[in-house]
Amino acid sequence: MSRALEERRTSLMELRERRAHHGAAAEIAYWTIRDAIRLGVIRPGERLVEVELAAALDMSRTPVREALRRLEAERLVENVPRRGLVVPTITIDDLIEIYEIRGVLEGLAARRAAQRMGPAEIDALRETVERMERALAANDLAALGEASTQFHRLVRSGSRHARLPELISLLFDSHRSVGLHEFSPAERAVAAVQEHRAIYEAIARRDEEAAERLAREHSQNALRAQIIAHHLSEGS
Amino acid sequence: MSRALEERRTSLMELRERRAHHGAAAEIAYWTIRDAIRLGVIRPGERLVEVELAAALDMSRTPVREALRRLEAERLVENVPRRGLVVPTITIDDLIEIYEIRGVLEGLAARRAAQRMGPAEIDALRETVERMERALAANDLAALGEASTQFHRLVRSGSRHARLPELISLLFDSHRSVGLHEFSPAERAVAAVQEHRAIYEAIARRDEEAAERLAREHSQNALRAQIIAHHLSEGS
DNA sequence: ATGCATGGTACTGTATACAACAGAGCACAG
DNA sequence: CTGTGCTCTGTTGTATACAGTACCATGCAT
Repeated sequence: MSRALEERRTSLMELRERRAHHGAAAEIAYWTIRDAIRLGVIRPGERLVEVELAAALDMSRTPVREALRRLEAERLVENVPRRGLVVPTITIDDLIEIYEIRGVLEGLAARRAAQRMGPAEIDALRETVERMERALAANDLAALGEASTQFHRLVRSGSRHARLPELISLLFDSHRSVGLHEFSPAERAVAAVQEHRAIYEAIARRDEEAAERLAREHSQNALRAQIIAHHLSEGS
Repeated sequence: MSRALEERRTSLMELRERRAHHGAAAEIAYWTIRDAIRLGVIRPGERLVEVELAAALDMSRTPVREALRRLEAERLVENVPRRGLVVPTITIDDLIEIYEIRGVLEGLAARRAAQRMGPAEIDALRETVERMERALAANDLAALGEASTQFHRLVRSGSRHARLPELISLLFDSHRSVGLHEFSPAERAVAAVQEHRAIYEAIARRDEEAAERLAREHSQNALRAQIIAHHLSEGS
């Protein structure tokens, strides 16, 4: 038992190092625990005990509590009545909900981006699509994922919304398995890249309607890939 | 100075009483401060000082801090670098953003409600619309607002989403002035009631497309009324 | 008068101590 | 053997003490 705790302690300390954090202990606690959940160091269903975390992070309970309250507000951890704080387990229904909401939000972002992006931003978007296409040709899934993330970031930032990007991240980061397997079967990767290009083209020709519709469909398609992957991983 | 503090103290204590809160001090702090912001007891721009609030609520700083972190995560208060926690002031652009996002979310809720609501729920929705119509005829704005809130609550709950209602409230409750003046010029009240009926009818005939479109348009129209009111109140 | 240093003050951030409570194991009675 | 209650322990909730920091005002020098 103490062995497992010791392991977690070193894991958390490593995460803590990885990010070059500015002094505040509460901030360190927040990002470290957050990373630990997203990277699976702390797994769904596991309990989060304040003293343990505090010991692992080498600080008192106070900043840990603060971090936990924040994570709770963001639904990254859940306070189950007589069990304390746990990392929530995700269901297929949760995935469907998340992608559905994400779809309308990304749709809105794409619409606004089509209206508001400047020529330089549209250029950057095109380059990102081309980067995706090259990554696909090279069969480099890591680069593909990164370019895709970049693409969505550009669109969201092009929407000129303050809240929208934040809200989308809130959903997207709400559980470890969201966003995994985005390009998992090879045909999905091909389709996904085509979808990104289509969204880019709609934005480039200032076609709000199409941009919104395509972004929304893209989210639905990503959901389908996700569900298949989820089924497979559950079934194993 | 101490006079003003004393006044705030009694205001907060009154709010605290009003809600019959379950023991937890942090919970009490959260809801009381939240109410205080939404009701304007604490106004936009005002600073929130931990010791003051703790004194006013008759508890230590610890639960107050916890409540503040939660409110911060929900963007009800903002941590301005060298000024501490303040209640954010809302701009017209903020209003536009909020209503825009709210529009797509309510649109999604209405679409799902059209698919998923049971006959009993649709009946309840019809009754609520009729209640709105009676309130409008009687020129009872309070009843109108209440029925409208109920209408939206029914739709969101009928969407069978766990996250959607929560997310919408998050936006809606994000600032005091959001949702104010929903029915302020009389012609807006008339139009709003008609819009609610149209949404109800779309849901009743299971027309997802129309339900989504109408809900979204409804949000846009509410925004316009809101902006006019905002202008007037700023201009005074 | 203006710029700069220096103390004081008003906060926030963190640690620690203590209280309350719920759950697990154990003893004891039936 | 089983059920009931009791202590002991693990964990959270709250209070308080202490440290550090940034702002402000006052005084001094130029």
